[in-house]
Amino acid sequence: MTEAQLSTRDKILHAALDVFVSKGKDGARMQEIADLAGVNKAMLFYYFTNKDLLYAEVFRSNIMEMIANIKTIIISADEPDKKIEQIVNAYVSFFADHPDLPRLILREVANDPESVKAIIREIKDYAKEDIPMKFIGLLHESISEQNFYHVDPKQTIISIVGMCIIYFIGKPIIEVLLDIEDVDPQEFIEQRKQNILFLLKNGLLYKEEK
Amino acid sequence: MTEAQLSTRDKILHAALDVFVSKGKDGARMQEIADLAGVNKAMLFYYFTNKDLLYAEVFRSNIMEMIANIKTIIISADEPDKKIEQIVNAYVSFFADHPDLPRLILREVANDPESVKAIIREIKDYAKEDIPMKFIGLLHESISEQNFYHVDPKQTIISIVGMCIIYFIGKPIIEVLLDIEDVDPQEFIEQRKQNILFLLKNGLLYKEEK
DNA sequence: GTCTATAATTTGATAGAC
DNA sequence: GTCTATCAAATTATAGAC
Repeated sequence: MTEAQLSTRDKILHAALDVFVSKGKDGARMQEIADLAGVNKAMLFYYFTNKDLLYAEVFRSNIMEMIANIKTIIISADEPDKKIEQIVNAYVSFFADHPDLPRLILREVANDPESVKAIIREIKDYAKEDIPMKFIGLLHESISEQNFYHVDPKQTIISIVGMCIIYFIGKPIIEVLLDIEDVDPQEFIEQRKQNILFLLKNGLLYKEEK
Repeated sequence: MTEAQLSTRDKILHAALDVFVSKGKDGARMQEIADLAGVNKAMLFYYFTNKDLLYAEVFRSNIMEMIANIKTIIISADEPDKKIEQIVNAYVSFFADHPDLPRLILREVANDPESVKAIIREIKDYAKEDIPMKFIGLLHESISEQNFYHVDPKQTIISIVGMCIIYFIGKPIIEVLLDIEDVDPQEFIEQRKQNILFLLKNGLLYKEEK
């Protein structure tokens, strides 16, 4: 389905994500969203009542999609120590495909941390599996049953997410600071995965077993 | 010097940082900044001409302060492998003391990546030492002269920054997702440092030498 | 469902007195 | 340097025809 064949509602949602991400909720203009979507401005109010509700819908639908994706990754991963590799791979690839999402989310965290907390709580309640806890369980298992060091799985999750996400939210700064503006992003992202996995595997596993 | 004793100009600057961080440039209201600073709104225009210039001044002065701090840390650190520990320690502590800065910066990256690039370029030109390159040199030395694995120092820097910064920019999400709302932040931050250092030292250094 | 025209409001910015 | 009063512009939102 091409963009032109989408329903008016979906055209608006797509355009709104674009504009909200680059301009923020307050900086975004309803007219600009309408123009980008190729629909009349009044349509935005017809479908979403007002700007706040349009924003809420964009935020919610996108964060849900992200959670669903991550859930699939974590649930489908197979052997314990192979899982970390699959998760990092899928996680980085996902952000490479959707570089807008981390920015949208972090913007909203700064804008209104309480509303973000409420949404996350809702998602946790709604989801049958608690993804982070599942992942923590997985790390715990690995730690006690396998040749992993004893580290706090929660801290490790934060470290993993930080390493996977930082390039996508800080790209412009990183490119200038590290002089990599001419490097092929695709290749750089591939190396990112390797570096993260190297640090994790090497850092978490006992060396005698290698 | 208490807040009340500050010059009108500085009162405005402090209040503006607060409001810009939580509301963003577009969401911030000049009136709100004036109220928080305890000065008349007209004073903002008297000292800073308009909103854009006030924002630019807030952004620039704060990013400069941050760079200056990090520079001090990196330059003053001593032995190569002790340096990583000092850097991570100081970096995390700095963000713990100034949790607003990462958000201010990442917001501006999303809003106007080109202007951020320009500012970073300026700072690079202005600074006598190129901090990241100095750090890269340091890692390179360590890699060739010491018992470090051969990894790309640029990737490693990104990993370190990501691990150090993510907790502060994603705090509300992390707290809910990992069920740590009741944990003492101070203690958690201390554990964060330990986890980062464990992963780095364990991940980067050959194990035979331990 | 879609459009045009317009109302209502917010808010950045200035003029001018002190 | 500081304040009050006010303007001008921008922008969300609605009314009402088709």
